[in-house]
Amino acid sequence: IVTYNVLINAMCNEGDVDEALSVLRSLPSRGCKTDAVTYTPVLKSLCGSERWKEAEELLAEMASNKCALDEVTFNTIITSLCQKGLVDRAIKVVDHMSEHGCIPDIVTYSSILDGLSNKGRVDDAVELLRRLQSYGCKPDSIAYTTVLKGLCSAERWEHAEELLAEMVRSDCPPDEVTFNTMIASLCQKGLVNRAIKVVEQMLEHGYIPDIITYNCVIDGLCNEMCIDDAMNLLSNLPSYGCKPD
RNA sequence: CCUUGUGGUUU
Repeated sequence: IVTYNVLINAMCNEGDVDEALSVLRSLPSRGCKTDAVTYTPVLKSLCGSERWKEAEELLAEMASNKCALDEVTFNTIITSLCQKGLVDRAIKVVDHMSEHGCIPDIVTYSSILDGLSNKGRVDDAVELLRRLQSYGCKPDSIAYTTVLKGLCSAERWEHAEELLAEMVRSDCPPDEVTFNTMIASLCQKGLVNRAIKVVEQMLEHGYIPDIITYNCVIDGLCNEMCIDDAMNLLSNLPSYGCKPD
């Protein structure tokens, strides 16, 4: 079954869900008993292409095969729903986890935070972040960064800076993704000078700006009609140890 | 820690 699970996952990652489904269908005749790992990648692919009905049928099939849903399966579905903007539906799924003996974890909540942030419901995201402790989850850098992105999208820079400062104070310090998130948002909103200050902060924290960092700044410079600066930065990338992509 | 599935950054 592990062999077939690897195969099914690979097919899903290549975009061949239907091929994966046909392998899944063939498993009983090969004497293999499917498990949650078999179904999860297929569910992820189906949800990713918004084939919700088939996903639900597959979930029903799992139930009838007495194949228990686990945390990863739930998190996969919840993440897909959030990525498709269906965060309220995702929250309902979270509420059903305990019936299956599953406890929402930091991955579950990070997905919800992302869904809320992307819907512009950043105040709800902040509130959920604050409640994580009482749900038995310790916020980590990913959870913070997700909410930070929501604040940046809403151009609530002061609040975003506060959250960043809070991360530094607490025991989940910002990482390269956190800094890149802030830099990307500032550059997108035409605040390249402010973004460059964050690049300096990034260096102070021991993180080396990477190609994503520079792509954001170059893009921001171009949008501000500073093509010469952008060209300069681009030609200096190799000297910063970065290969343009 | 040791065969497979889940969360945050640019285009």
